[in-house]
Amino acid sequence: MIELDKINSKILHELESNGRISNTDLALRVGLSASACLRRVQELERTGIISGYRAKLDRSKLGGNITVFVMVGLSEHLKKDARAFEEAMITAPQVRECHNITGSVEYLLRVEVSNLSSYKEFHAEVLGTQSQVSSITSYISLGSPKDMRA
Amino acid sequence: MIELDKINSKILHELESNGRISNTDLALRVGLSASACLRRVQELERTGIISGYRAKLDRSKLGGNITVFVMVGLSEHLKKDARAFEEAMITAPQVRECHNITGSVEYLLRVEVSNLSSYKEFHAEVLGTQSQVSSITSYISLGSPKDMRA
DNA sequence: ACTGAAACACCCGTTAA
DNA sequence: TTAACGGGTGTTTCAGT
Repeated sequence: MIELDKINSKILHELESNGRISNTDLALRVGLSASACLRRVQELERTGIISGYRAKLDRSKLGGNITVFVMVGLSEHLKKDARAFEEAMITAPQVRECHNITGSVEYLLRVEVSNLSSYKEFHAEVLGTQSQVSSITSYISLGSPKDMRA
Repeated sequence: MIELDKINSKILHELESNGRISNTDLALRVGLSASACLRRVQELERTGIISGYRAKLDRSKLGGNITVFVMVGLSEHLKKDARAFEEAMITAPQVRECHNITGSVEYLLRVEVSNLSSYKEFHAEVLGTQSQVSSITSYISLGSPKDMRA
């Protein structure tokens, strides 16, 4: 847990809304010289507060319109089994989120596919090939009254 | 809905995992010249398929932000009860996402709070005051091996 | 402040309708 | 022949020291 001053908060706020802003522009906006600003950004990256950058895509323009939440239980609770499962989820493009959770099952996935047969394929080819998976429960999203994803 | 060729898919895939890759490196990875690659990226931005770029922040390092997924079942399945519940979720600032799902329960929530006592308060004051709520199951997030939220 | 590298605008060559 | 697309070049701007 790290303490942030006002300038670092501003830096994070700017980078959150525009991850491709140039260091020069960012420095202007937060009121620092370019070099001082760069040092802060690199420090934030080094400490992992900024854990990466990514493009935000509009998936409704790409045909990925069905969202399914999947609860996954593992039969083995060894670290290597968990790692293997996580690796498979990271690799699978249909998996948008993979959360390790407390409770009766180990993982909650958010899966996005273009239609139900694609989901069936994901179910069989991705989840079905993981030997350590002991339970799968799928919840198809019927809509999202609220969605404030960052 | 827009048709993507193989190269554009590759570009999107790269930018999704590394939104700050240089155009030069991106061009190398997708097998184009820098200028051709830049044209494609700008076209993707112009058409809105790429709707922005953002830094991914690790909120756990910024003051103990806790994410809880909550499955909520309703006792009444009337439209007005569902509406009332959804209204309450929209109003509650702790609720980041509220999804209506198929299956044994009606809703899946993503709740973000600063600590467990805040969650307890949410549980009691927000969920506990909704008379139509018949079941609440909380899953605390222990971490997210993958999180590609848009 | 300085240097190498990247972004960007511009022009040319090729191909296919 | 012209529209679409990839490649190359020069100038401006940036990142990093």
